[in-house]
Amino acid sequence: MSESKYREWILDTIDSLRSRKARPDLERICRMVRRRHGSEPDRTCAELEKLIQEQTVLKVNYKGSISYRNAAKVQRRSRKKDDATLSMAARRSAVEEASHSDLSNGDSAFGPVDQDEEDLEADTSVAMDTDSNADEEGADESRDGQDGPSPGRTYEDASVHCASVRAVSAPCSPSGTRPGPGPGCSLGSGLDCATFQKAGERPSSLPPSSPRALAHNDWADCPAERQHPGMQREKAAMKPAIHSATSSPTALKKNVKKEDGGKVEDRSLSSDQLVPDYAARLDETKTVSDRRPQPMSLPSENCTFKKKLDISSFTEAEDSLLNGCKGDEVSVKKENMSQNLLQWTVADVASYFSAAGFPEQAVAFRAQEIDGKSLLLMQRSDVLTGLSIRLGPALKIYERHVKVLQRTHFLECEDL
DNA sequence: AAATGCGCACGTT
DNA sequence: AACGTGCGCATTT
Repeated sequence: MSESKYREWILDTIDSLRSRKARPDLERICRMVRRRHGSEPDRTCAELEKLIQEQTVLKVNYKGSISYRNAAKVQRRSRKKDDATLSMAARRSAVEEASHSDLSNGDSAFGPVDQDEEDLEADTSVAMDTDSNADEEGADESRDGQDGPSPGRTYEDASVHCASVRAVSAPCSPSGTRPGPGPGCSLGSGLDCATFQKAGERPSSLPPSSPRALAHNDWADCPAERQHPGMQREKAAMKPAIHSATSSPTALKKNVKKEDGGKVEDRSLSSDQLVPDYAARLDETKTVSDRRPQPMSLPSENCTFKKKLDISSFTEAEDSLLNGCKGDEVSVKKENMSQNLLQWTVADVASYFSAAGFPEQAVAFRAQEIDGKSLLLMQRSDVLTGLSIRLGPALKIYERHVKVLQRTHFLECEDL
């Protein structure tokens, strides 16, 4: 409960700041929430982190500083040709929110994920970073290495950079969870968050993490870690390095086959400058090891396969089906997926859809308390009319995600 | 002093 | 040209 309350407060605050033309940064958000509702900054910060993980709120680096965006109001640019239509439809459906009027935007500042998954085609390198400077502000420790204001940052390493940069993103954790410094979330700490982006400006791509991981990890513990759930398309982000480390070979494969062909660099996704914390986590070196730890909160076993799930299942299974491939190796991973699907929590489902590019609709899934099991039971009509979401996105969600996940799940069951 | 309002320059589509 | 963003400064509470 409090959770949703905070979601509303924070989202309203971000909207208010935006309408006032003030940067919605951590300090202002915390201050306004405290003033309006009496919540302490630390708590607000923690809740904000949580929302970031769920992608209800997007953390972006805009013009050198961190900003937060109401994901529901962000409209990703119409990415490609045909999407225009779709996007329109999708665009303003504000599910519950409110609504102001401005959502569309494009600033580079955010670009959340794209919605269409399928078209990743082209982009190989998407890097769009908007601002050039990424600076950093306070990032004390975080900034290490290279960054500097050097103008010449290249994108390529972004991935690397990011990693290095921060591990800290979790600025606010109340308890000071992880990183030593743990300033707590005081407003000041907000800086941490920012840190990383400077690295490359480019946002690193989205991580492939699993939805549940995110969800679970109570931000409380480790806050910032990754923020977003497994999203499909963005696999690119993870470069090989990671996978290897990670353990899920499968994931790699996919990437490899699809994009990696050559370089991989990291294309990061589309997002412009999302500032994913998780990025940090990808440290190169430890990447591997690090990444998984996070999910500590999960039930033990899940962790393991959870990961697989994320990447592989989402991506692969889904993609393959979508694309029509038969997916050989896919089958393997599928197993996990089906099982996992049953274990998805409401937060996992919401994270999945947010990551899939439907943040606004993800809210509706959450509102209806759709967890993995419920998702498996959903029928077309449920998705189109039961969630009160716009028809355009609903159709895409059903055809591309719900149906695919269900099919994959049941196919596996049969096999098993 | 803090919260707001908002013109205007910037960077994107 | 149209828009989102947010700085910097004016105004209100």
